[in-house]
Amino acid sequence: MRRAERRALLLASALDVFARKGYHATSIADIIRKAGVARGTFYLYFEGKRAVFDELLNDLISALNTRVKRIDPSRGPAGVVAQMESNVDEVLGYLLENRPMLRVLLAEAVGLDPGFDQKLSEFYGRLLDMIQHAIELGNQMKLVVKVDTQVAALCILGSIKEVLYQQAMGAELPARQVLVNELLRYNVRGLFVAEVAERLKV
Amino acid sequence: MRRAERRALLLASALDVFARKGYHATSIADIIRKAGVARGTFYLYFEGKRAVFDELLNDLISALNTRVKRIDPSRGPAGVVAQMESNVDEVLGYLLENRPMLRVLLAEAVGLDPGFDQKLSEFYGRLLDMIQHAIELGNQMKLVVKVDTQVAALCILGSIKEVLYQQAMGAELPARQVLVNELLRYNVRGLFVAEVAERLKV
Amino acid sequence: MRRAERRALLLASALDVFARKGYHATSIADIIRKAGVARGTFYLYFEGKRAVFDELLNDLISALNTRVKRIDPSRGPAGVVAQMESNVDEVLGYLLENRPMLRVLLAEAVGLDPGFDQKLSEFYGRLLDMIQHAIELGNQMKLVVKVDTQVAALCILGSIKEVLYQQAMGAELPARQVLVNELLRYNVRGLFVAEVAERLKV
Amino acid sequence: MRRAERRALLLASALDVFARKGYHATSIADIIRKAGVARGTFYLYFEGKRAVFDELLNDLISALNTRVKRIDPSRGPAGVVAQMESNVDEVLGYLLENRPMLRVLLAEAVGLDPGFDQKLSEFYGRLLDMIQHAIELGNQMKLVVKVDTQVAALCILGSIKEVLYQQAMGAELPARQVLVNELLRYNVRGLFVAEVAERLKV
DNA sequence: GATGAATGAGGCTTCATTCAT
DNA sequence: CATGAATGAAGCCTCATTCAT
Repeated sequence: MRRAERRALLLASALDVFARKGYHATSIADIIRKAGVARGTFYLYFEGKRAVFDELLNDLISALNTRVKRIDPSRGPAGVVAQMESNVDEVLGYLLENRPMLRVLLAEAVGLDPGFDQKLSEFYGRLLDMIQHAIELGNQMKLVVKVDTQVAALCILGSIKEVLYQQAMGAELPARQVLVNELLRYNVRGLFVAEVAERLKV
Repeated sequence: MRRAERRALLLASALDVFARKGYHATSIADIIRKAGVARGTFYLYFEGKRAVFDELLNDLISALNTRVKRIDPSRGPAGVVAQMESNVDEVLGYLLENRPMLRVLLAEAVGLDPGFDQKLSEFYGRLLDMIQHAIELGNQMKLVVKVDTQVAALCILGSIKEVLYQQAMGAELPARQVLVNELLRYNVRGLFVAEVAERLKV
Repeated sequence: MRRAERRALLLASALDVFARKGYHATSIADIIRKAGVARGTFYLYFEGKRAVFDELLNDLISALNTRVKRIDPSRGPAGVVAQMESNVDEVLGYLLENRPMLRVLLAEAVGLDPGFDQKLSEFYGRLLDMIQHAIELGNQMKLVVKVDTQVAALCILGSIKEVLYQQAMGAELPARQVLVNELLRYNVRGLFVAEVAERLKV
Repeated sequence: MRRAERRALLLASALDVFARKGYHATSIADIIRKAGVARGTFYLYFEGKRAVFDELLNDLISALNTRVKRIDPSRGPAGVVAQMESNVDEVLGYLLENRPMLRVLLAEAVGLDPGFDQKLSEFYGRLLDMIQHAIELGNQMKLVVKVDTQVAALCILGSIKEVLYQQAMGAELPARQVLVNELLRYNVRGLFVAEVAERLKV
């Protein structure tokens, strides 16, 4: 077995155990048992438990970063919505097919330690910047109403994260296509009938 | 010092340390040092580390449960919105003034272990039921458009949680009143100008 | 058992094992087995293996430092010789009755690591300074012939250390009184008959 | 590269690392890195870490054994002193030009384990026998005063070892020629002016 | 009740040695 | 012969929990 394969095997085993037992409850013993290698072998490839987890998280964040594209406004209103949909669809698609990754991102990596919190903060910070930027664009294009863009970006991110979090926690949710549609609809139009909302001056 | 005071002192000390260092990085030594009591004393009041955390989380969840009221539709559309606002305001108000609690709820308790995950799931499940119920009511009152109520409830919950999560992580956000207004506006009207959204058929 | 007694028990156990098995071959398990305490107890009193050894060596060096007195020349030639004898006698007396200490000093602590080498160097450096000083005094009093005082001090120290080293290694040597006498005689008069040495111009 | 060269390369690399880091702090990784060979290769030439060190020590002891000659009394008093000088000079010469060996002999090999202690004991035992034999000869020739020959031999050996030990530890000492002269002078005449020593009856 | 010394299970990491290629 | 990935025994240390005073 080549070096890269061994590494991948260990990463996969670690991901699996982390997702099932959580970071702290996972011991090196669990990982190597699952991978079927000796204790020392693990340390041939990783500095320790933290380092494997770190690598998993980095890989996950990279995968997501490549799946989220900046909104290009030049294609008009319909294009913007299509791009929003594409981003949401890509992220949900990737994470719903990598449940262990999903769980690591939304449950295990949260509040682990200052280092990981920092890493997550940077990742979410980048996403929030992109969302905020898109909202501002929409605003210039007269697509989007006047809002506090920072809070609005949080709302969008939060709605997506919560859908995924519930999935990670095992809730039974509609199919991915429905989730994407609803998320989009929700973020674009809100909940209330337009005229009612108008009348209520909310 | 009376029994109840000791207990409260230990709980407060534990909350403080848990919020700063996280559950696993917190040792009994940290808690008793902060409280100024002996090691054995801690075990006179609590079964162990898990039990203190459990109690803190229970208290927090109770506090939040009493602050969230079921929507009463009898007071008409404006009343519904006012009740929504009140709920959001209460929750934000409580948590923003109890930062350690906020951190425990949104960072430390997440992914801790199956037991706590279960507890969180139940709590969020109750909230989601209430939100979903409110959406259905709104739908019957012709206030709310036709949506997948389960996903919509997730979106609402997620938008609120994310705002709080960023606060817990130290982000600089607008004042509470702005947050409440924006959250409400967002959930009620969505982002897009009504006519645009209409035209785009989203 | 009081704190100080526990500590002393652990130190004594450690000394015994170090002397029998050597520093590296000694495990914490050996020390606590001998002391009859649990693993964690050891760490209540010492930071680790190195720390116990360090303390043993410090204690030993202190004990020896208090037993070696600077030579006071005011009491004349006979007094100087008496003081030399007293110093040698004290050191031999202490170490021959503390065989484990003897072994630690002359075998186990040698070449252990830079930190311990440094500590030994300082100790021997202090001794050598005192010896060198004494030789210079003797020279001024016309008791001692003209020599390289640094090398002469090394010779004196070396002769004493070697006698002790062989004891530590289990050699069968004469009684302490004989050792002291011979060491003194040797360092004062050398080996050769005076006239012969004179004639040979060595 | 031929087999013998590889072996020599490994021995030289090991000697270097042992002298710098000490036996226990030296890992096989250090040795093979220095030698530029693979891990398995090391074990083609030596049974293990202990075996290399053992061979180094054996070589060193052999080298010293060939450099120390038994005293031949037939050449008279001056001849005896000349032979003593020659022995000391050879040993100092060899070791001062092989600092790593010096360090291995006087620091690293001391107190390593019973096996090595035994080997050192035998080596020093042989030297002591030779020295003792020489003293007895000197005594018969009326060159040497009446002494406990065993202790006297220890003094001689100790004085030489201490000079070398301080060198190994990095002390700044006079040039080799001075060291040899002083050692000889010291062992032959002692420290005190002859008449003074006589008067003091030491 | 309160104390804090003692416990020992649990998990981490290193590194000398082996062995399939 | 040479290689270097794999092994696993050995030892270290922490910390939640207990219990005698």
